[in-house]
Amino acid sequence: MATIYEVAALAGVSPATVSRVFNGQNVSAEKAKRVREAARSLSFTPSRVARTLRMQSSEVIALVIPDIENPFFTSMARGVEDVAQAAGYSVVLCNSDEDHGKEARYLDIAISANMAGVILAAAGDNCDLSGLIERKRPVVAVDRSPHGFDIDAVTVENRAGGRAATTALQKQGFQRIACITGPRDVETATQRADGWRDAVRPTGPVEERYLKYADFRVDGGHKAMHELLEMAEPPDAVFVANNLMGVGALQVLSPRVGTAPAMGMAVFGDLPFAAMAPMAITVIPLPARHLGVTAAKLLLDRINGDDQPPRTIVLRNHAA
Amino acid sequence: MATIYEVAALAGVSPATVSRVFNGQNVSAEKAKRVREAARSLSFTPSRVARTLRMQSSEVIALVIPDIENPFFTSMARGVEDVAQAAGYSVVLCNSDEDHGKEARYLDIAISANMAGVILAAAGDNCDLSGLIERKRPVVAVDRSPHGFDIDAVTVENRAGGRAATTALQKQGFQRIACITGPRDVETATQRADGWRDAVRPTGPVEERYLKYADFRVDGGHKAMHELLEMAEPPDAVFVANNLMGVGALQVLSPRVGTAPAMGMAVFGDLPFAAMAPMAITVIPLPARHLGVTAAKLLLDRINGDDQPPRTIVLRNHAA
DNA sequence: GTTGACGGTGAAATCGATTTCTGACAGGGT
DNA sequence: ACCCTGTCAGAAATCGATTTCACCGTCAAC
Repeated sequence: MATIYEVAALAGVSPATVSRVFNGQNVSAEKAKRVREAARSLSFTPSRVARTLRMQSSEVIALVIPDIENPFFTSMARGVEDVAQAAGYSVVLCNSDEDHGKEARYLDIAISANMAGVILAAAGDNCDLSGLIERKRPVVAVDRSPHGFDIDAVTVENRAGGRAATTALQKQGFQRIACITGPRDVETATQRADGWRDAVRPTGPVEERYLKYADFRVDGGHKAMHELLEMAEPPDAVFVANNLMGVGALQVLSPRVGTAPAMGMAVFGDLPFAAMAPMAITVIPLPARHLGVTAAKLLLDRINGDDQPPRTIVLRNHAA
Repeated sequence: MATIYEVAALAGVSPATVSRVFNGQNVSAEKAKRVREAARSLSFTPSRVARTLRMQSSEVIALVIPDIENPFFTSMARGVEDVAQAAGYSVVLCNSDEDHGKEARYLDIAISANMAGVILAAAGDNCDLSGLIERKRPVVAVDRSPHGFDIDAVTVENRAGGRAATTALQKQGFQRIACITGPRDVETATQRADGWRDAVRPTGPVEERYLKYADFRVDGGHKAMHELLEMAEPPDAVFVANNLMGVGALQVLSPRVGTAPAMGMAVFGDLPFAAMAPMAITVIPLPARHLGVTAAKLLLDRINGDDQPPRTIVLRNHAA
């Protein structure tokens, strides 16, 4: 593993000069040429580790997401990547798997690897960003914004979207609308459920037994849907608060199409590779990619020294 | 950002002692306690960068995949992660986006960041691993194995799977079976097409016009399916060589169900969130997660000094 | 002809850990 | 009393870049 010293020795110059060649500083044409040749012949790759240690920062940003198997987050990741790459930054993806421990470990790595910044879709409301903040590493929250830290955030209109989805079901004539949402300690889950309550309240008492807290995953949606169907008086429609649980619910409902009374269904967030469901579904589209793009721009601004007070950007739930 | 020196000063010991405390070496109980307290009160996080520079390796492994939006690869990633985490390694995901340039950049980062190893699902057959190999960094190829480098690889039975899928269609009575496969420079694409040829040949001349090379993505499958349907004598069934193109083909075929003559369809790899297609589809299941698990184990072995000759492990296409 | 500015260069300090080397000291065996 | 072994701990070297500082020429200005 060739080092800058070996290159310097071969080219007959000092290490400082080699460094200058690679960082575009003034070096005489002739020495620059010798250095480049030496570097090539040794297949020299400058050590990012040494560079990062000296510079106290690297051109890598961490994107921490709770579920790498959810197309919503991967689509967001693509948005982040495109912006970051264009600005010369690399993105490393960290999958926290909805696990606070893993998440904390990745945040630790971001700190101790001197990463330039972090974009975080937190596993829960209570995550500890104090380490990053103390060290003045920029953090942008996306999709979900953690409690207790005043940082940049990019979110969507969760409550309004939940309301809109439920209202759409009402307009279709459904009377007993249930709601399957995510974990209680995740902001997007409670806000979307609040939207459901908003829409249901004017039509009568809010039936909390029609509200199921699940885990934002396929199996959770599956299980919750089953529970709803097994109730004494089952709902006639359901608002599902994210895409994967929507898939889970569909797995339950699809086989019943034609045999059981039709159920209404609305989903918050685009169904993955959809267009194949055997029933009409109301979808509140989610600008996943755009969330990523916006968060990445925000983060890059901070990295470049922008220090205005933290902003929260709320995107509309329009299709991109 | 507290350093080991500040901790040492506060605890009244030398930096060496602080290091020893955190690395489980012999230190008197009393000094160890002082060090821990000092570390806590300064919220000290040891710099991975400095550590990595000195140790010449880190506990991070890179997983480079060509398409983060393909559930096959994310499922594989989960397998890798689970094994790596259990062994104390962190995984960073790098999305090469089927782009050789980005891929090369990520491999460079793996080298210059002193990562412990790389698991690579290459964007194409011709990727340059010489940098990693020269520096003796372990690399494991997964799903696809690059040409010209003798390294560990974990693959599936592509040709046999392609043959099985096509044969299944024949057994269902289809006569003119087309094939939609991936790029010419991707091994899995050509091997699966070879399997198709194997099955078709005994029944008559291999109609190469029924073979479409696409890009392993939804849109590519969509476009290829369209082209097939517009032929003078369209096929009556299609074998699609990966999951996403299968989705694309389905997008074309689904609306025709009931109106046009039934088409047969077989797909190599599990359809994402499937079970919702309006037609029978033969699926050759792909042990995505298991691929990841196996690759990770192989890589960990290498990292731990195993230096037997490179192995290629071929997994069966059984459901996990 | 002196002064100043400026481009080019190398020596050496620096980033923050780990690790070798070395010495101090305690305890056990003869 | 002496030697040997072993534990504990600090000083200093090390990893490989970047960057400051100092110095040397050269050239233009006055």
